[in-house]
Amino acid sequence: MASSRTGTKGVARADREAQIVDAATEVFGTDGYATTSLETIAEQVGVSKPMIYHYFGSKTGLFTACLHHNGAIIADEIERIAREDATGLERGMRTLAGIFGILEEQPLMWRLFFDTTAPVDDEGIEAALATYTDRITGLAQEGVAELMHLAGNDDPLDVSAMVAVWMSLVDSLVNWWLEHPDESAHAMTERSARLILALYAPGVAQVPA
Amino acid sequence: MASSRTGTKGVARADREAQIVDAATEVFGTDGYATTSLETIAEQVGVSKPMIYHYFGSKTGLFTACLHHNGAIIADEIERIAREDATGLERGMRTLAGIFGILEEQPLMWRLFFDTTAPVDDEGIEAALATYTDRITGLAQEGVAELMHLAGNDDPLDVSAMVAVWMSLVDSLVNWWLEHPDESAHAMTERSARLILALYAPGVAQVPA
DNA sequence: CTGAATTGACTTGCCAGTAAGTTACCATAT
DNA sequence: ATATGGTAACTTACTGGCAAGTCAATTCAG
Repeated sequence: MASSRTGTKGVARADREAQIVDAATEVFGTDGYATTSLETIAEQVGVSKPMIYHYFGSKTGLFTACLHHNGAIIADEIERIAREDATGLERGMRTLAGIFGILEEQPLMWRLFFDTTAPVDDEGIEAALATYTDRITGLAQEGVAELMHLAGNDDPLDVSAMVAVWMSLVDSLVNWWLEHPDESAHAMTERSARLILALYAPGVAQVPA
Repeated sequence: MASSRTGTKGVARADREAQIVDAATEVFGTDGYATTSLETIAEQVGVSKPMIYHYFGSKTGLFTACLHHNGAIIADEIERIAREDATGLERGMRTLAGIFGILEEQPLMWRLFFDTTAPVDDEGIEAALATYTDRITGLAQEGVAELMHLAGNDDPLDVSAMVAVWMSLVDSLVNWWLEHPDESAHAMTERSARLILALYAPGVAQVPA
């Protein structure tokens, strides 16, 4: 038996798929969709490229699977928090804490949803992004609109810009976290609170009229 | 004379280079480094691909040229503002106004410096990014550290995270602008001021201790 | 008539995707 | 218990296309 290379290794499809999605999340999240080669992902799992094609059909198919797997996790958590009765910055802080908690295990998953190199003309990717980012952005929209209303500003364009700022604020904190992997989710939450608080210190705010 | 395709068109090197850098800034800024093909840029200038190689040597060489051209413009402006004597949020607002003014003509240039698909292992790109983003981030660092100091927070990690948030805030507003091209730089500045102001409205800030 | 501007037509290499085959697990029949 | 056949897991070795980078030739300006 000359140590044959081919043939099953006895790993069930569901298990392999999970392994592949996990590895793909990491590699896509690190290198971005465009510059990632499936060979890299296959190698990391310890499997050959055709295995991926067999299970996911295409590169876009694999990426879509990653979006669904991780998007559901994130969106569910944010929705759960939105159902609590917090408003204004308090709601924002709780959402941040929830996101950090989710991402503690695999922060890279966040990047999938902001990967500008992913082909949006693909059906599956388009649908998945529509589902999850719309769900997430929708909740952000709700929270921000409420906050702006408290401030007496109901201008839809202002709200829209503020949503963009909010989303990118979360993004920047997650990316900062990725560069400081020793931080716990809890530490990140407290740090974020300190940053917000700094804006309210005397001498900081002298905004022109 | 069977309408020959080759031969000079009488455009001086300096002029062509400027045209190419302008077009490249637009295409790189829109599609990102990785997914951009030089053929696209050449086509847009109305010139052939070897022309680009002749003048810039390589794809990374062209990208580097774009970084230098646009980076100098942005960094100079931000440095100019930093020399004015404003502090706290006031300084931040002036910087924003300056950036919007610079970007009014070509907002896409901003994206070059945050293109995660650009090959950082390239000498020229690495050097250019080091020069300009360090210059820009350095000034941000200075302003943010000062703001945080006013708030009694001198924790270097907090400052570092706040710099990331600030940079990303600018980024998000520029990207929002790109999706709303009708807005003038002045309108963007005023909008940004309104967004900040909203945070100071009663009822908004109830941050947990 | 020299040199700079310019291009068509190549080569090269990488990577998505495919074809065709190999091995092991597992159910059922004897 | 043990043979046996079907199917699911798995791989090597290819094809095809696109985009980076090159070469040799061509034409116009001064």
